[in-house]
Amino acid sequence: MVWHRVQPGVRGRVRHADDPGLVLPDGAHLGPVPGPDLLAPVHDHQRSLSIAGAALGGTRRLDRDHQGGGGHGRDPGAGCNPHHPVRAPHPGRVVAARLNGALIAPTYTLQPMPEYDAEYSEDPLYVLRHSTAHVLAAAVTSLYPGTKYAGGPPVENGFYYDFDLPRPLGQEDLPEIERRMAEIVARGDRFEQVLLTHDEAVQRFRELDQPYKLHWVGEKASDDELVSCYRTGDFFDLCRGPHLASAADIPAFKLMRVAGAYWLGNEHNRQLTRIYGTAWFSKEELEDYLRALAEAERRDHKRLGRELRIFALDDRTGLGNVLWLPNGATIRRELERWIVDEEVARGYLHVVTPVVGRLELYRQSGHWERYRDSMYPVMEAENGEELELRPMNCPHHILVYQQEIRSYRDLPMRIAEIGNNYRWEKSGELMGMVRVRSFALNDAHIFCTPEQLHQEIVGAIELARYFMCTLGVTEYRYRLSVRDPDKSKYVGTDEQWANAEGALVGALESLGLEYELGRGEAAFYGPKIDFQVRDVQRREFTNSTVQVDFQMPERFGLEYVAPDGSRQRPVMVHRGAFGSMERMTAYLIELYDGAFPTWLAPVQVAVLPVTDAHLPYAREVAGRLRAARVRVHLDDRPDRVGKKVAEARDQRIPYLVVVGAREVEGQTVSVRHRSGEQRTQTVEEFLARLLEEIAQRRR
RNA sequence: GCCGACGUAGCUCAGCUGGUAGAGCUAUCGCCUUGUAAGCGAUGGGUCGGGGGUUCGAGUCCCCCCGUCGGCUCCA
Repeated sequence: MVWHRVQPGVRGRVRHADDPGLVLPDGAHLGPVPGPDLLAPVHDHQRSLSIAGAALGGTRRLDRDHQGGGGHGRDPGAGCNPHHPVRAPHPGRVVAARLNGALIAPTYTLQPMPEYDAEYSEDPLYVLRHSTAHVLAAAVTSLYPGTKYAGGPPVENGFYYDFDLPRPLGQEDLPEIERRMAEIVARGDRFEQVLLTHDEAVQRFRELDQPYKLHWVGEKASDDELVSCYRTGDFFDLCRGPHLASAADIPAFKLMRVAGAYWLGNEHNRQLTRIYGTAWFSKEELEDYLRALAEAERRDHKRLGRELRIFALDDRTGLGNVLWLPNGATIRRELERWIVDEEVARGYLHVVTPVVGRLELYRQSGHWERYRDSMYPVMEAENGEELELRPMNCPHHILVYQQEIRSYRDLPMRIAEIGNNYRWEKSGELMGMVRVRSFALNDAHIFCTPEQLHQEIVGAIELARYFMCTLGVTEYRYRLSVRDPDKSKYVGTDEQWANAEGALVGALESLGLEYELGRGEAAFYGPKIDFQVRDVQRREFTNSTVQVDFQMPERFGLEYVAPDGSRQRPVMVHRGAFGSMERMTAYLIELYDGAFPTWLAPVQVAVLPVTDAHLPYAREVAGRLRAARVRVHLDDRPDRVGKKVAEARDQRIPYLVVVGAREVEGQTVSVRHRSGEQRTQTVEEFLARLLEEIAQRRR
């Protein structure tokens, strides 16, 4: 669950997926923290500041966008050219992974990751937020005696702190907590580091009756290491730091919301009350951030999806089942045509298989054993046959493979389908079109020889990159998702896993791609490369994926006939170059702010007659465009042109064609692009340019 | 599933401490005949998410469900 950002030349950092950011001290890092205490505060709007309790060698400056940034680079990998879809792999550039601060050669062995990276904690914004989290805890513990505090790290846009409270806490309690925090800030309580021996620390937290802190002291520290703690007024916390010198150095903060969070991220543990907040180096930045949140809300795919009539959710379909409205279905149809054409051009064989299978099929694949809780309830027929809505396509594609004896000459065999899958996601996990219970996966399974594996992985990555590039998706990163140390969650031998991981790393490296490590993010049957994107609210999720699998071929006894006539076992690559249609569409809605490129726009041209008198000519123009397969809307309402323009703008229609007396006279059209650009031209000129733009899938 | 917030017309929302629902947009119909960011009028539209309860009286208070949103967990 620990990701390591791998980007040579860039400050590395470790994130803990379920507790991102600065977490409680890891044993390996505990001990005396060197450096001067309590430097004088020197912060300003340039965002440099001094930090107490850490050796930073003076002040540091930070440049980052208001979204917190970090992590996502722009346009990973060069050479994006959507107009030359089938490309040769570009020359490789070997990039080493960074583990535990050391560079790892391509033939690395995976080691346990630290939870924590010192560099990470020195980021001034994170220090500010970490310190604000302490102020929050100080306020909560003073307001609600008996509170047990668990942990409170900075996170991307702020911080949180988890509490076990004597009484339930709600949103309405936040203002009072904020007031108490403001008092602490006004008083200027100092952050003082206190170093204790292990026994002293245990003693101290026993006295304070803080079982969660005792857990960390006991878990993480050994006898001969000093334990770092911080005192802020009356509040005393186990913490490695570093911190601001004083609470007075917190210029702007705000508590955002209350949520539940399980102790240690385990749903079988007690659920604690988590309070989220944000903190900034100025009131202006805080306000900018809140404005950005409001803007993100306007771009949210759930909101735009309704406003632009792209999709709808209706309880009556069962939760998490999307209704694709005509506009959305148009976008999806264009995407699918493009995907299928491109895949066929790259040697994929598209198939159509059923959305149900016998339960036995999923027993054999291993999915039933592992995922039955998130599979739809079994349908049992009168004759005892048990059918299941398929949660993924692999078993069906394996059956396609098995319809004939396959020769090495048939390999690689790339079986693809845009097929519906059904998963019984927990109700609280559903989210617009991003997390649903039925979805169409742009899925494929490549059956190949071990020797072909490398090239097939490379090809799958390049296809995904081509799709992203054409769509203008530039902000994503590659995550190599591998096993975590608890191997019981996975099937297969160590050797198989090593081979599979090696193949993925080799492909990434030959493409010169930078990646991060996703420990514990592997599928149960093998490791994978995930393409991580972020939605408009900066939440990260997986769109594309490439997975290596030695297990399914064994479970299903797959074979091919080798040149020497022997029977050999193929390797499988599972890949979703595009992710699901639902998730990708949701992502694109937000990426484009609803203004889809012309080739995808549900309505490409709106024809707006100035008065009823010009309706016949408007019909003629619309008809000529339609004849060329352009998606046209003729607005024949008796309204002002201004109003029609305003509505067309709201609908993000790329081109508005206004026709009035002048156009009828000159047999022209007045074309207004949604960017505001306007020109008068003949229908032929307009149509030619339009068709070219569509054909090239220009954005 | 768990924690928190929310749920009033198709959409966006108003409705103070309980006294049997309102606006704008949309839709329909009519007038206007319009030149690139919103012309005018009329009409229609809600068992206030559902079910219980308290009360003379519940959109408003209490309980239980359902759903949405934000987190947590999960994500083949």
